[in-house]
Amino acid sequence: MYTIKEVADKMDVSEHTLRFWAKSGFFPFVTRDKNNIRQFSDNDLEWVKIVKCLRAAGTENKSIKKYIELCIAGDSTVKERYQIITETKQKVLQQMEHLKKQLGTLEYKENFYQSIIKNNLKDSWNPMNKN
Amino acid sequence: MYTIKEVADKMDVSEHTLRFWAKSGFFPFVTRDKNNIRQFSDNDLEWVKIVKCLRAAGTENKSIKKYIELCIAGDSTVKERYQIITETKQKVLQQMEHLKKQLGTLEYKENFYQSIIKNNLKDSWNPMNKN
DNA sequence: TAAAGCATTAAATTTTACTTTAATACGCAA
DNA sequence: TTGCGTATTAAAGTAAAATTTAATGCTTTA
Repeated sequence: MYTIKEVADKMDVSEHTLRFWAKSGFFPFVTRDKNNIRQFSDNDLEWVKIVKCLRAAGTENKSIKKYIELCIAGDSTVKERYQIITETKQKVLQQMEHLKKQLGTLEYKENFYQSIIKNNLKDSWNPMNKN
Repeated sequence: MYTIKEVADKMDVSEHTLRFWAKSGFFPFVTRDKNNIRQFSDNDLEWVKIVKCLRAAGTENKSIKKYIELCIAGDSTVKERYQIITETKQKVLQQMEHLKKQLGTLEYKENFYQSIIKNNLKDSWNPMNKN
């Protein structure tokens, strides 16, 4: 079992955020000791991981909450959960595509500046240098 | 020359956001007609593009402003600008790496749910099904 | 037994990047 | 000449996701 501090270190999420997430209903299975201190199990760490993953994919907290609720609801919701996961996957793939495009723009700029530096040219693209 | 509305359509950014960006100092070279209406040139569209690109890379508006100011400052800042672009590129590559990892987690989940559905199993990962 | 360290909570505040609102103005068609 | 469409501005408002604050309490250590 792990304290919230240990989880924060292990999973690279701040204690504050973990408490915020807990209050948001993301970790319904975390137990408490006799002093009301949270005790995260290894399984709970997996919940932290999936929350982190959904967050990283841009999923809103309220949608994460909804996913968690489906998990709690039990086996009858597996198909819906499967759908959420595949949709999230598609979203991530689109984000990667988008980043790839930006990478192209950045590489164009990089080459542009590189040739200016190398050949000691003027920045012809900058209107300040027009004329 | 393009009106702000045309730029909004062409570049897929709202008029409001373009005005906000303009007020933020992102388009210092956009001229006005005799009625004070903004006239975006093709070159200005490239500025919109680079702003969009930096935004997409997660660059904060104040850092975008700084980059624009370096552009205005002229050729003496080309090396610094080059550095900003390569650093941004690295950031984008890291983001792509991060997304790739999340994709792995999502695919694991996807397969997990798939096998539950296919084989009519219980969700053994869910503490609600422990025992 | 007192102080230090770590935990708890609710509630207020912050941050960032817009987005909306409200007041104003130009130009053209009816 | 009225009114519609499109433009302008400053300033107020919004939203999401934390983050900070403040008050409280257990446990261990000096």
